[in-house]
Amino acid sequence: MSGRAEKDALFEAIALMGKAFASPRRLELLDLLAQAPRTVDELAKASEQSMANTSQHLQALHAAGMVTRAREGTSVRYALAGHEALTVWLALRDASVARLAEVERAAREYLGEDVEAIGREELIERLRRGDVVLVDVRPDEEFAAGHIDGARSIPLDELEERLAELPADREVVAYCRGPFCAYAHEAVRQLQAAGRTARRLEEGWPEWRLADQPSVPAGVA
Amino acid sequence: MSGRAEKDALFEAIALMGKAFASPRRLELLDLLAQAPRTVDELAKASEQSMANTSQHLQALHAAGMVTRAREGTSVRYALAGHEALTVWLALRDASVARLAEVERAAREYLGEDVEAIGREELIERLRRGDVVLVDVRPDEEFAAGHIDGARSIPLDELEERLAELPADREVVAYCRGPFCAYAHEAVRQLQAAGRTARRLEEGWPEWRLADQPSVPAGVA
DNA sequence: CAAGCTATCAAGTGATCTATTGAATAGTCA
DNA sequence: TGACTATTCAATAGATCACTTGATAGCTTG
Repeated sequence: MSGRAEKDALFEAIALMGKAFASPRRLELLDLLAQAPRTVDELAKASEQSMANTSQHLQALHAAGMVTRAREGTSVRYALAGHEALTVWLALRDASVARLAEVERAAREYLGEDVEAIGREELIERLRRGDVVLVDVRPDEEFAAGHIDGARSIPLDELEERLAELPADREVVAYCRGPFCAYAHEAVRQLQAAGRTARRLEEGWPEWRLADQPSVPAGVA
Repeated sequence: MSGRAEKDALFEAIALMGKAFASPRRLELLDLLAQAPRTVDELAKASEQSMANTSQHLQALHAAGMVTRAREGTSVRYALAGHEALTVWLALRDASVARLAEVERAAREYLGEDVEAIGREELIERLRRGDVVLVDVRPDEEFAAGHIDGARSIPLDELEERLAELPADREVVAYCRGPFCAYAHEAVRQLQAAGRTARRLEEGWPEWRLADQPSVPAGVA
């Protein structure tokens, strides 16, 4: 029969990955990496922490098997390790919203007033009919790293000046990093203030990709 | 625009749930609860740790929204909190097997020599044809708390003496708690030693239930 | 090959986490 | 009511973790 020592070793090994999710800083890094691979420097800036600290957390994530690293000339680019890493992160995030009132509250606090959303099924149907314009309001690099098939890129901070690019007679659907990302909310508010009909996609790029929906580049990592 | 403080609060709140997965003891408790709700006392015995320690970990899990508690006379029964908790735990477990060589190694070490397995699809087809006998080799209470529709219960430690209950002319499929559970492996070895044709189901009860397959009691929590 | 980045390492400190022990509480049963 | 059981609380020591600072190593460019 199998003994205690072996069982302990097994759970110990799994807990090594579990520890990766125990720090808010690391979760933020995971959230950023879910959009696109990035260098240490970019991640440090985006998460507003010191380079050394970022590097250490990334090494912890690497040891936990959650990210891959690749040297690129003078810098090092980190990326989420396979779909498993994304799966776990999204599962944890969704569970925390569902079960922890505090997360829900913090999310509402962060996102501001809710704007009307559209689900995946309906969007697909409307896209098929050519009925809506789909706009990716994330930064350029993230769009470049991957986006929903058929979306056009207008980063949030250019939205106001590029309003004319959007046909006035069609509804606009904006999406961004995911349900906790404020960009799409803000985009919809701006669009509505400009007299357009607009909604946000209730999910973001990582969820879309993980669901194996039509994407650019095609195919899932 | 949304600020750093709000974002920090959000990730902090999610990390509260993440911390639940950072300790091997807690993971073991989650793994046990994935089979059936249990009292503190039962959990302490099953995981071979002190009552006080078990209680504390359970409280940590409770604070993280991973388990529910219910008073039952003199004792307190804990259960996994909804399908979200199970989803996250299974996602983490699977990711750790996929990405951490050490987990895979520890699992092989614990399980002993691998025995031939059968997948979900094939089992369903064979069950439909009435071609196999499906045996649940977990302890009675776990079978009682929920099992695959059509399975019969023969706890592993009764298997040898109850061999006669199994028709000799049909293949036997054994399943237990999941891919890390040694019971089904051991059952298949015993059955083969007794001259039967036997395989193990490559998943366990929690995976089956989460996939919304025919179960008793019907319907998922 | 030297200068200038980017990333990592090493060490130190304060904070947090874990398991243990012994005491306290809630519920049951005679 | 009082004894008993199951669970939780409180206090503690040891271990681990997080973040900072200052030094080091790898790569590219002139």
